[in-house]
Amino acid sequence: MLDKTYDPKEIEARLYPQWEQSGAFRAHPESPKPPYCIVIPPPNVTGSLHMGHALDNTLQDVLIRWRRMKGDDVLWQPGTDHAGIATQMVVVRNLEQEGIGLAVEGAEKGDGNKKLLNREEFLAKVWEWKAYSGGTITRQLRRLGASCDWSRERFTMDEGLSRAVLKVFVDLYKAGLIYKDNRLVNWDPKMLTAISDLEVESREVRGHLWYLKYPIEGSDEHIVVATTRPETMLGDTGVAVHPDDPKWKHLIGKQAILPLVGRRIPIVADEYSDPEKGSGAVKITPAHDFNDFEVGRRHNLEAISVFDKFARLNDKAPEKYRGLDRFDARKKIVADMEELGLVEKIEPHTHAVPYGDRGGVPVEPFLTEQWYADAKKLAEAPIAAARDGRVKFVPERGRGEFFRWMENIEPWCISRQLWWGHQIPAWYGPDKKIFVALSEDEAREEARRHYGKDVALARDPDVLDTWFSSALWPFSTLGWPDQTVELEKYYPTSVLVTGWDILFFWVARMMMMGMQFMTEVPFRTVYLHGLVTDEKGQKMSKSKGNAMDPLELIDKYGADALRFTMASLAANNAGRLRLAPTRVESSRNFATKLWNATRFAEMNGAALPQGFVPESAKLTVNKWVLGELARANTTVDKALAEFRLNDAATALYEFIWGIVCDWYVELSKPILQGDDGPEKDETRAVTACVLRETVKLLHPVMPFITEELWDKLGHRAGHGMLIAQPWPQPTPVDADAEAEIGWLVKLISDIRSARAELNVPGGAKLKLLVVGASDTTQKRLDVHRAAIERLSRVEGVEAAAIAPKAALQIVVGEAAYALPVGDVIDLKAEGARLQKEIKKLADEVGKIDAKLGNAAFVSRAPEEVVEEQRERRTQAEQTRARLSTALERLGA
RNA sequence: GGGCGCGUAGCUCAGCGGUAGAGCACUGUCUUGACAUGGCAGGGGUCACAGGUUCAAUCCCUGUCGCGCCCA
Repeated sequence: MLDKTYDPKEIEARLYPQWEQSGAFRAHPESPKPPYCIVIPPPNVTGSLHMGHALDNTLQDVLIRWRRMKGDDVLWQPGTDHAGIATQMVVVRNLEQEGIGLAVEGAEKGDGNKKLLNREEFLAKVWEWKAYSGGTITRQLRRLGASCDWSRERFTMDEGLSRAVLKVFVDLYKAGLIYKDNRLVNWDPKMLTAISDLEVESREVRGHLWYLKYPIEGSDEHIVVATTRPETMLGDTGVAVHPDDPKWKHLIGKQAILPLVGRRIPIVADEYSDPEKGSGAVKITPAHDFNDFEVGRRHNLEAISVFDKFARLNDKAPEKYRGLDRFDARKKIVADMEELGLVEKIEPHTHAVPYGDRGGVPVEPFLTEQWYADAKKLAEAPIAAARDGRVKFVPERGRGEFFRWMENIEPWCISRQLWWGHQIPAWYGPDKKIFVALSEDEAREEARRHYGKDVALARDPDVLDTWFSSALWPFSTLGWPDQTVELEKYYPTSVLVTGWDILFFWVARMMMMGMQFMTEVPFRTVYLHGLVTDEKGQKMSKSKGNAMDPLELIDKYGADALRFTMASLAANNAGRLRLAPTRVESSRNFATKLWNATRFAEMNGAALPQGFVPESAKLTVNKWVLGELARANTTVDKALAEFRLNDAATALYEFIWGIVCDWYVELSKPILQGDDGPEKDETRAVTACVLRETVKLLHPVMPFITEELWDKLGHRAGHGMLIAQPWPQPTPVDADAEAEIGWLVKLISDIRSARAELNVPGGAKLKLLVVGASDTTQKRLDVHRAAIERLSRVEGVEAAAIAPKAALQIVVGEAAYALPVGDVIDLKAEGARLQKEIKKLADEVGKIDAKLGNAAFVSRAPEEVVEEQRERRTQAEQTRARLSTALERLGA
């Protein structure tokens, strides 16, 4: 006997290892079954599961489990990435607490007593940390129920994937698609590394707009520039004004004298300046601003970098400012300018400041030499593939976003000044000549050929952007550069499931690398979902304190409840998925409901006889519920095929709760609890059959409870675990049964409503008198008499020529039904109730008449629509007439 | 500033040319042998606003307002 409530904890802990040990998660590249493959978006190896992961992986697991049951050879390829900056940052922070620092340039300026680790020592610490915390996220994915093929788990830094990275780098370099360049990068002065455009987030900051006066050479005049960053003025090499700006255009071609520095800087005409903004004149600092860099390039202005890598003023700045931090320098420079009388005014000003999303400090545009991938070239094939539909986007508008990004793509800075990551396979000769090779030996060999002798080579100290290795994920995890059977079978993968926020970061780059090295898209479909936020639509974050922990929710409500909630949420075509904790609670209640329906079945001897065929069912309720099951089956299949997981979840909920629990269980009670015989046998069999198929249909979304019920229902012994069962096929729907049960449900509901509205005590058993029933209805009343009596709390169903006076009356179809109540109820109230019903119907008839009276409607609307309106009018009018008769009887 | 999306019940959201839906919350009622993590019944909506197309608009088009995301 099942317990009264479902206890997920024990069951989840027990079932997951059984699945894993059964081999159900494993892919079978050697099998003739068609492949279905998803590569997991690799989470950070030292991270932990957050709501975004819970959503993303639930969606993947639903698809995976569904396709597995559908008979595909499924590979869900798991793994993690090394998350260069994030991981290095965590380890550095941990080390700092032990008083240990990194032996990087400038570090000695800190605490002199600090122990400093060299690169090798530090990397040993990172691997230690990885060994310590690296299993967390994969353990958490298991808690969620993720059915990945763990035997194939990969890590971006493991041997095979590192080999792929090397080969890709070398090949792209040799193809001219990777090169070194000196240009502005986003520099994180805290992490001391370049980061990509995408790792920069702009934050609204309340700052100031400083209006600075620059004297014009050989005149008393000043030009006023407005800036949010006065400290960069030390690197100014020009002032730009709009060519048509009446205020300033007379100064074009003149020279300004840069205060504090004394440099002569030209005033140039450039449409970049907006006469409406600030003073209309813009100081140009090509080495410290991306726009200024472009302006500077157009006018041949020098780029003078005045910061060092810590964003402190360097020796290009006047002596008194050297060594100052950028924000200290700002204060001092403003003060000095004020003293010189060169500050016209200061306005409060809110503007966007770029922050490094990891380091959390403002990013500095910084002129350095870095490695770049030629993204523009690499984007060509992906754009073509997206254009001709080789890759599809769900929702469709993802494609537009993809184009927008890919068609305006900038060179991709792939080098990072970090230690944790794939070190760039480039070696420098004594004259800085670059040798890019798969190994140091090869580089040495090339150098020897070049120089004609052995020379000392120095390896580039930088590592590659983590996304560089992640971009290879769809084929590197399958064994590339080796030609493996996995690669042959599973590439291109079937679908990639990820959030909108990762479209450019990752999807775009996988497309580039996939097309370049596999000459084929990495996935057929990109399924994009929104970002999980709290119920107010706020992004969840630890600092805001509004983060929901999926593990806590799993502990409290069970993994299935969380998964069901995630699936229900997934349709939102906006960018946000607001999650209220009550949603998870109601999903848990749903699990309990199914559990108890099964408990009911068990208590009533539901069992499948050998060789039972559902098509043999004779009772209407049974035929009906099997039809509803088939409908649910069809809906779920269709919804999953179209990535509308919320529709699948809704269909399952409505079927299980609204059909099975609310009606089938109730309608079958009189049979199951009545006399033994073929009717009871059939109902027991159908109940068991419906539950058996139901747990299959629900399994992809709620794997744990369904697996447990599958066992409790007795199927595991003979067929093995549910996870490996074949997916159900919908059977035909019996339309007659559907009509009949539809009628029955309406009759019972109407009686219940009338009773409740008139406050008839629940315990009062009334007689049901039927007036004007057709033969069909009479037959139906006989068949379902027990159910009607039980569910609408009546005793005795009899035909009558005319309704008695003191009675509740309802109309269903052609017949009227009277429930004599004597003096139990207020007849006035019943009169009011009937009048309300009558008015509602009369209003409807009126509305339809207005339509049908419109000649344009009748002549132009499709025939079936007009016919439908006529039909509805007839129905409403007939019911209205019968209710009027009932009302008259009441007053009689 | 540009692009995309969203404004539907108190809240969170489905729906999308022809009867306005769900979950939660709310009200009333019921501990009857599956389930109170529940049953039964009920209240609650000018589908943001203004125009247009159409026989017919919550749905399509245009504009306005509000909100969000991405890009500059």
